[in-house]
Amino acid sequence: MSPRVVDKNQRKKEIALAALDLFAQNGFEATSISQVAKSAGISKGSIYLYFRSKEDLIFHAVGTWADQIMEQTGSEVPADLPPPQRLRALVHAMVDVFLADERSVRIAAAIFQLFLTSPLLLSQRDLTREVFRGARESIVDILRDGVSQGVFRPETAREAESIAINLLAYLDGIGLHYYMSRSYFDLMSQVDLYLDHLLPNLTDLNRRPGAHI
Amino acid sequence: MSPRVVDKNQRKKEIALAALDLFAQNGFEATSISQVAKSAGISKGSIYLYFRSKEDLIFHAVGTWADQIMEQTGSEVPADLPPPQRLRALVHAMVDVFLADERSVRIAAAIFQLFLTSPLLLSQRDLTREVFRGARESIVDILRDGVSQGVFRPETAREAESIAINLLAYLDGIGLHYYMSRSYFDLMSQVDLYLDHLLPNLTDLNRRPGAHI
DNA sequence: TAATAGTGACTGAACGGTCAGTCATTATTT
DNA sequence: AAATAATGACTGACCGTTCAGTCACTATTA
Repeated sequence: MSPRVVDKNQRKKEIALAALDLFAQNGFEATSISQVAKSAGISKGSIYLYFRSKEDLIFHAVGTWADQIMEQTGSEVPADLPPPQRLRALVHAMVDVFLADERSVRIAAAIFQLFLTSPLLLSQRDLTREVFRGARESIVDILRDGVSQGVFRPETAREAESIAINLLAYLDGIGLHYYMSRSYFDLMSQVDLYLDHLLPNLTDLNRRPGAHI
Repeated sequence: MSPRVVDKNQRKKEIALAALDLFAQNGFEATSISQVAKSAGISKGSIYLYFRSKEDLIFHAVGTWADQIMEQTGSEVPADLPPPQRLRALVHAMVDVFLADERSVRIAAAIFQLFLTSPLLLSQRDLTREVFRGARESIVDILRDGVSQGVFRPETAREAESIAINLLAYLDGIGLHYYMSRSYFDLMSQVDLYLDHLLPNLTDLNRRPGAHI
């Protein structure tokens, strides 16, 4: 006995994607439910048939965005490259998928601010944490693989987590700066510069460990 | 026939500082003029005796913040250290002054978002650009100094700007990640890790230039 | 000294607008 | 007819901003 039937999940996703565009353009706060409704081609009230609140909508939108990012990045890295090249390929893929898309950087910036201004909201859900964890594990895997293949210095295995954290933080930072100052520098060149400074330290098997300056 | 006189500039600064705290806690949009007035111990209407608009208040608050940061950082680096150590000292000072103060990172995040969502607002004023420019020039100076002293590879002079951009972007990224994931990693250790990867490349005078992997 | 006039700092009520969220109603299906 | 989907006018709260009026203080006058 069911009358008109719509695919609730599909509809939810459609609304979330429409919302995501607006969030990317204007941020979470400056985007109104009315705008989302108009952009999704439905009424304001209908939004509340699919989402309990604006907050709920935000989480859902960020979630679908995170899924997309993860999916795209993972499928772009050839698995048969030597570890150093594979690390560079992974980073390039991340830049292509994530940083080269202005929308993603804007969303990331909005998430950052949401994290900083109302941490409780986001800490309970593990959306963004999942994205970072996934990316971090990919990097750590490559580093460990390189050590066991004898390409990377043994110390690299111990430092793998830290190196991954460092790299991901750098990517976020350079992405933000890139979109803040536009044509001021070449994004991929900067990323390569980072890798050019990192990789020799990992591959130089004879370097004395802990040679701090 | 002169009534009570207050130092307008002083009062402006007081209000701006009160606003800054709220901006850091809640972001620009989520902070209302009423809150600022209450926090500054004056009435809502008085705010508009000192600032033309909320936007004007934001710029003034960010400005005073930027001045503080620049001032503090500059006065913490000994000028007589050798370039590698001086670079590390400068970065440490930046972390101490800027990143170790959660408030600063929150303000920076709010500025980032303002930049990304309404670039026109900020592009006309050069407040934050000034901060970055100042920091960038300090780094470039040290790098060039190191080259002329024969401590850094000659190529470093050519790459100085890029290296500075890279470093500053990294610092912002690691700062954001740090406050997003709190006790997950040690901030200064990560910063040192970055420098440990960077400095050997600058000081290794025998390394073949452009040895990409 | 005491009264008063003059002044700018300050106030808080009020305004036009926008917002997230609600709900009585209508449309569409079985 | 019954059940569900969808609507959009509506609400109350809050926003940035304004402004007529008040108040504390000082210089002048008597």
